[in-house]
Amino acid sequence: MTDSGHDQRTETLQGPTPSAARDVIADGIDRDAIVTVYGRCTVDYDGRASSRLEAGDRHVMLKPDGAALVHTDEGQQPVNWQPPGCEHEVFCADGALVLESVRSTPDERLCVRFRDILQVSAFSGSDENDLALVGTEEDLRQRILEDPALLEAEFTPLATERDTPAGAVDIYGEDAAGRAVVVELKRRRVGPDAVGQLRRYVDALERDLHADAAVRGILVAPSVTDRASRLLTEHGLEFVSLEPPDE
Amino acid sequence: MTDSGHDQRTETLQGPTPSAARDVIADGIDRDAIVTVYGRCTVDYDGRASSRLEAGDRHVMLKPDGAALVHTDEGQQPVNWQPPGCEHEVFCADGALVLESVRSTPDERLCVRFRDILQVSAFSGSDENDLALVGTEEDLRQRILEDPALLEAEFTPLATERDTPAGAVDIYGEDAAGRAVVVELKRRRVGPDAVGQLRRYVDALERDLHADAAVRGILVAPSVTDRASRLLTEHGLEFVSLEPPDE
DNA sequence: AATTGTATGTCGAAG
DNA sequence: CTTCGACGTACAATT
Repeated sequence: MTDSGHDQRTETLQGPTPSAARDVIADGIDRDAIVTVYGRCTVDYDGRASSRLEAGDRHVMLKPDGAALVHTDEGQQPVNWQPPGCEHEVFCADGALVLESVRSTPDERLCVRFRDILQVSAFSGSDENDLALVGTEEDLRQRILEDPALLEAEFTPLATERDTPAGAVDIYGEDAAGRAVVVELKRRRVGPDAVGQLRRYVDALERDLHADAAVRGILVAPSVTDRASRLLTEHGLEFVSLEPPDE
Repeated sequence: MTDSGHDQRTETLQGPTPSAARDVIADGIDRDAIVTVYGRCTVDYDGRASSRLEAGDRHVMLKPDGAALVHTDEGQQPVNWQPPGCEHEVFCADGALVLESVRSTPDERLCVRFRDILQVSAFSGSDENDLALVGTEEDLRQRILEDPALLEAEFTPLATERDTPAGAVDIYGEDAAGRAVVVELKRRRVGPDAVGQLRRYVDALERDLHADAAVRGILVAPSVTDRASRLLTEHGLEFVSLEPPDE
């Protein structure tokens, strides 16, 4: 029933007894392996909300950082989960295998009870490399700082992350006429929330500078929704269409 | 090397050749199984953004609905993924196993190339049961409709989901003095975005009713952040602390 | 630990 | 199909 990978980096049981499964899982957790269990189970969650999932075949993954994931055959999201930082426990109760992942602040508990275990695996690997991602809001900011004319002719950036009572402004600068400009960046199409954010920055800055001249607010994004567009007009704010660089 | 589960619901290979892995994976995709591959791989993504992940040991899951997930040993979120609706492909190139998941609108491609395959599995199961979740915003609304006094004495609900130009209001009603009241519900602690939403509803309704009397806006949530609290005061809005029912 | 803002957010419902 | 708001959002940065 036991089958070890060619270099001991995997340990797998097919159709094991609950106690055999428990031993491999406990050892896997101990060795900081990724543990997976596939089989027929019920799932209970209690914490910020509560849920119950009746019996069905699911794939459960326990990570060494304390995360737990319960996946069905549908959806990108797990049907139940637990964030990193949990304590995983495994035991047998009434002859059934039980997995529990618990955390505090807030108190949350995830409990998976198997009535049928089809397969158990423990994967011990290593992964030193981080994800390199491009096309983010930071990339968009770089693009504008390198070529401020993209925003408008004679725009001059003066600061990034400039602090205001309403939070930090993405880009702060002045236009050809020397008026203060607040720029809010979004890497994708935006809704009303971004307009509200920009509005608060502009208000805060006008109070901060206690100047008579109005502060201009410019929202930079690939596009805006209709409702957001109307809000922009209502609040006297502007919009410039720009996308993050391709690479 | 091959090991079938006791009732053919699982098929697993340990340390297979790329072509043997390809055959099991292709068959699993064909049979609408959940397919998992664990091994040393590089991952490339290109679509809304772009990313590259250099070689490391990861767990890849392909779901029959078209979702793809690449998990490292850390985090609740996959390091790379593809949403449901993709087409999975598997093939060998230069003697290496390659998985590709592609979709359109938007065009996105995820490509995983294995230089070492430690284990391949295909899980054919069934899951008829849906998740039963309690403690949601809907539960909070029910609670208030059943006992409006929780909000304030002599509050009378008149409608739920009442339409305004700014969107649908959670609960619309009137107070002891007959003034219109807009109630915005949040199941957990809220920030400035919720205040902006409520403010837009109140504005829209005041215009809609073209009445002289101001419309009251009440935010109902377990608690608010500092900044949101200040915004509420600024905008003449109110706050009532209420939590969703426990069960 | 609490707060804030971003996300390849994901998801579901409605137009 | 797009648009919109909710989510046990997760996550990182910052206080």
